[in-house]
Amino acid sequence: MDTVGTVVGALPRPGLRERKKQRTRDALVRAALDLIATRGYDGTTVDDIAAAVDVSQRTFFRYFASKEEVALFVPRLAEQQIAEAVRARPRDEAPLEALRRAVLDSWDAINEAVGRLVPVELHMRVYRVIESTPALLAAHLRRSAELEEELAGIIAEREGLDVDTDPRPRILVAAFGGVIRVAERRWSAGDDLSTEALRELMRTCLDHVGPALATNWRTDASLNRHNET
Amino acid sequence: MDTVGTVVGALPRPGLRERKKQRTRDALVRAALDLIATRGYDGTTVDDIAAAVDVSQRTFFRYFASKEEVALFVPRLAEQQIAEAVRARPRDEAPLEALRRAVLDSWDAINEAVGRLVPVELHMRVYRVIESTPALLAAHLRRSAELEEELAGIIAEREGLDVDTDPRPRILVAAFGGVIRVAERRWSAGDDLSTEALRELMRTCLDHVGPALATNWRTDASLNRHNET
DNA sequence: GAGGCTAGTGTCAGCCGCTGACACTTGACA
DNA sequence: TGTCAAGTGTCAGCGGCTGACACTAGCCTC
Repeated sequence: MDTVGTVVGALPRPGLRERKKQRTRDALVRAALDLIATRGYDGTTVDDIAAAVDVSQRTFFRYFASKEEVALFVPRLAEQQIAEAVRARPRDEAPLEALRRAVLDSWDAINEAVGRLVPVELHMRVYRVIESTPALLAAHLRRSAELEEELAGIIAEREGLDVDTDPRPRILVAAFGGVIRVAERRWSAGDDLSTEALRELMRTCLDHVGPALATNWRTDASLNRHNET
Repeated sequence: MDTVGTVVGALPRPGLRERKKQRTRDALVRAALDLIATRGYDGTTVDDIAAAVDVSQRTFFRYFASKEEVALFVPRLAEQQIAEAVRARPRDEAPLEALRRAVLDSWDAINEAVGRLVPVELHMRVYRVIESTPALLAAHLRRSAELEEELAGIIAEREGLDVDTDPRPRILVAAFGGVIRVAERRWSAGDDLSTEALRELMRTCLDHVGPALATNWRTDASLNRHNET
């Protein structure tokens, strides 16, 4: 049971073997995103990816449960960062404000974390593929749903609520998640693929959350300035 | 170009051949849902479904593009009904109210349409499988996203807005869709699997949309009555 | 009612994603 | 240095899905 003792911790030194594994994993991600960005998702086989890193297909599947998982590796990174950022928000903030600031404030950290793995520009191109490939989009939405579940838990805990009896945390997070996806879609469909453009889109969309739910838009002049093409 | 003349219309008489096709399609759906409900999604192969209806696997794929498509056939029916119901709402209704009433009011129509195809109770059991099967849930979420896209278009048109420049229709629909999904999840996780229970859950959740986005829950006593276990 | 036309079907072969089993190599650690 | 386990490659195989081609059966005309 306890073969511990020599194992001091995970952080100090990754171990020679461990580093090799990490390199293989990174190489697989990079190769996969590269291929997917140029040949599309369906045009890229797992064999292609494995061959590009010179490992067997079997090995690929020991690192990633599915082809989708590599393709969505970067978004997954971002999700983790966001969840962490929400957890770190001061507890006296209103829930929606906490979510909003978590996303906008952790932007640089996300970009940096992503950039350590792959060129951000590459990720941008992959993102378009994700949005335009049904199977990938589906997987992405499911992962987003899981993130929402986690966020709902965090929010509920902050507010001292039971996430299973009070629907509000989940509802709030669902609305929030929906808005994020709208921003993602608009961004991936537009011309400016910079991360800054996406950040601004998210900011704008989040600013519309309240007003968009207002009872009557037609008599609400306060928002129409966003409408001048 | 015009071999018409004898073909009066599509409605009058479906044609002998056409009816056979319809029967095969229905039989495939029923067999699929039956198998999926009892053996689970992954435990059901396309060969099983095809064999149950005594057609070849190849024929199955001529009716449905994928195994997911049969499994999600009923939800797809419901989505179509909802989109139609939203289109039929009076244009002087506020957007959120139109969505809300479309869902709640078309409930019986949906149930009837579903019931014509499969026992509603069977659909209920399949729904649980959908929620608990990652691949199916992913596909379901993607379809929901497509419905949201359609609804956003309808809302934008009602309000005389351009769906590509004004983010509000999409945001509203995204929030709405998120709430619907919360209701679905709560329902499929609970004990009462009746359609009436789901309808009530949706009503309750929709009633929470506004308040859930309020700035501060902790000082908002008006909602806490939902909290007594 | 015989014939031709075409929509619909079955069969077959094959790709791709993914998995279990087993043998081999190579880093870790005594 | 030798032992052990972690990591990898190979192989065989299943299930989803598709293209090609031949066959059957409903439809329409004459």
